[in-house]
Amino acid sequence: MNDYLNQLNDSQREAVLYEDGPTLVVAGAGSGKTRVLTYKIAHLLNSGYQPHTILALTFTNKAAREMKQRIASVTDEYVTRYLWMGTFHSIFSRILRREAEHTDYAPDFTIYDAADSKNLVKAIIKELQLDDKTYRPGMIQSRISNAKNSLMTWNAYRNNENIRKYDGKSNVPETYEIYKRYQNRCLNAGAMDFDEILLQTNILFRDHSDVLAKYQEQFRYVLVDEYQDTNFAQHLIVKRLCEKRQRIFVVGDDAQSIYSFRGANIDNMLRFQENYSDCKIFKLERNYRSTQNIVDAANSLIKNNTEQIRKTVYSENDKGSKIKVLQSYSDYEEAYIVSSLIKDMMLSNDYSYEDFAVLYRTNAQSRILEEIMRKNAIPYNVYGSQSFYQRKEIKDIIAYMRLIVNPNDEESVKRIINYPVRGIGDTTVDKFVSAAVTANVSLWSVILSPEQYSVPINKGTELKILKFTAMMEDFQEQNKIMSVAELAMYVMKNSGLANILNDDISVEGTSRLDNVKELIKAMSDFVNVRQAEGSENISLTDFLIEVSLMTDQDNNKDENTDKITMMTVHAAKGLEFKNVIIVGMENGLFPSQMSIENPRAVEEERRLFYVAITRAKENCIITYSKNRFRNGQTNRSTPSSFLCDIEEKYLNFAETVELPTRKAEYPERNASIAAARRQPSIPFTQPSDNKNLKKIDADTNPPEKPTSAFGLKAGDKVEHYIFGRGEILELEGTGDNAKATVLFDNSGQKNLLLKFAKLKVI
DNA sequence: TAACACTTGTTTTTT
DNA sequence: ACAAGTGTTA
Repeated sequence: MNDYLNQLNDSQREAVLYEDGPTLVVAGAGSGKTRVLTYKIAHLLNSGYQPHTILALTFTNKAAREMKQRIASVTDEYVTRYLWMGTFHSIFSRILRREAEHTDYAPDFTIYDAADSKNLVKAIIKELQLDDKTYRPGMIQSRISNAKNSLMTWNAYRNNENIRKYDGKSNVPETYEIYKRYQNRCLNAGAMDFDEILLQTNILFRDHSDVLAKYQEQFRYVLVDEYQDTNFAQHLIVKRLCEKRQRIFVVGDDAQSIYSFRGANIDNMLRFQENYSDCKIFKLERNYRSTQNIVDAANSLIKNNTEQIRKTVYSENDKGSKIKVLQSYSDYEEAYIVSSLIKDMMLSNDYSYEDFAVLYRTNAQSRILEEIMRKNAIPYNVYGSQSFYQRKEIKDIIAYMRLIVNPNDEESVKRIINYPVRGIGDTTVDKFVSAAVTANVSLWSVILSPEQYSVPINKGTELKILKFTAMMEDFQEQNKIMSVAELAMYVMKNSGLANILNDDISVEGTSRLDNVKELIKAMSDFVNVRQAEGSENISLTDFLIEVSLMTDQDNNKDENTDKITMMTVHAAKGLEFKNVIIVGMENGLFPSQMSIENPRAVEEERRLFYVAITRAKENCIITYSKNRFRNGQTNRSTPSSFLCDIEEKYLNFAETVELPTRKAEYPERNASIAAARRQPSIPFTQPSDNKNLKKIDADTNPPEKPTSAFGLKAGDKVEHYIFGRGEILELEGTGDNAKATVLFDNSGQKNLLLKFAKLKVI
């Protein structure tokens, strides 16, 4: 039983055994992070912690599931059933449902996915008669998301001077109004987006100390996986829960933080010590996965980043061979090289297909690779294109199911009120929507009684509406007596969806039908599994919660067959393969064009490259092409400057490779200048949470980091690595917006963002 | 309202 | 190249 301790190395074991306070485990790539987390939980169980007192937060359902299985194999299976283990979103939506009476939402709230919330943003932009070229829905959506991740409600957003100023400069001064309406619409629809789940949890814990105390009491140990990818809202939830006992155990690798565009904040990890004063830090530095050459090459790459926790990852495996770098003339030839390489390696080394992964920066690159693999009869699985639950036919039926549980769900109403066609067109829907907005009620309320909200409709339309609402009410009745799968079939048949699918005899049509069948099977599986576990949560609501928080990662392709893997580098995080081929290693692609203006973004791209390399156990091969077809054009491309970041001794350039001009065209050099001139991407400062523990929103400006954090004042003589020496004339702004006007001896007067300028006092 | 031609914008995406 | 969205017809 206690044998598991012998399966750990010294630092792993120390981390597992240390129980006296906050613990940060800095786990290098391949250093046994999951193993430590698993055994930590097993150890807690063995030392007397009841399973339901342990809260373990992961980032994917898949990770949670796998960890549960591993714990079950070390302890008892029934014990793991009562562990609180899952993603932030699934755990806290569960808690929010349970504590619904203390929130503004009903227990059956709907979860809007990214597409739903984008549609809503789009609709609001249209209603406000704003130009959607200026107010790009995706951009507005991510601003709202960022605000929520920083725990900023629309009111705080409106009152924040920095943000308003920034929005003004970006020509989108009405963003706060969109946010306000968006928020209101979600509330009326009884729907939360992903970010709202975390925001509402924070509000719940802020305003209801008794509720917070209850969970503080229950969760005696809190563990977080992939801590480098948590955002501010998540950090604060965890911090609140651990406030009393300080039994927190987090694991992460700052070098693998690659989701900042989703709000992940690496500072959570870098500043763990400040947030948890008596914390103990363990470093796992021995890599068990890769050859020495791969680990050393990856180390030499990541050394080029400025912000990181110092650690020395090493391997005691074989030395291994150097990273091969191959050049091609076209993307077509590149794919061809990859396919023949795989064949060669299989012949000479006795590898199977499943030992290979081809990793790329963007999904768009998969197409040509697929084509060539097919031609050369190499079996493959492509991950991460369109996820099952994003498919139209699935979303349609799910929309009906969502409406049954919560008819106020505006996005679902709009999706299916005229699908299948029942003569309720856009004009009618628009009338209903604007009446709902005016009366500040849900769309459904207006649909139920149009005359009450004085919506002018003719008799014909009225009849069609009545038929629709009657149908939905029938579905709601059926939900009381049918299982989830039965109901889905009933809905398919009676809504007319089944007819549409059955009539479509095209290839795509039959595959859509298959998908729906698969969904219905997933529904009965869901019920069966839950019942086998002794769980009573088998209602439609329970299924929808599960579905809305499920992703592509959770849908395993046919993993039993021998195929190579093709996926983006993001999707490959946490996985490992004997042989990894990284393709498209070119400037503008990897690092992405979008990032090269911003040094922080370039660092993230470099971490992404680090992730890619460290997936490899035995061999890593990198390819780039001199020409690449992109966006309808063939363009010349140059090998990525990241190649220069890896020490040459770890690389093996094929003869054809023309070395990139080493260090000459370093993107950051030029980029820093550009960045200094530009505004930072988003001026959301992460509020320092000590002040915010009591009041996260308060409709005021979140506290700023003082300018002095940069340790500069007017009059200081400074040095800049491009502009040389100069004197600070003036400082303005705070936090990430802090700027300095500097008079340089040789370069004249410049206005620099301190965040990027890295001025040295002399 | 459905079918069509034309314009537009194309990173990554755990939940 | 291609998908998604917009505008124009019947």
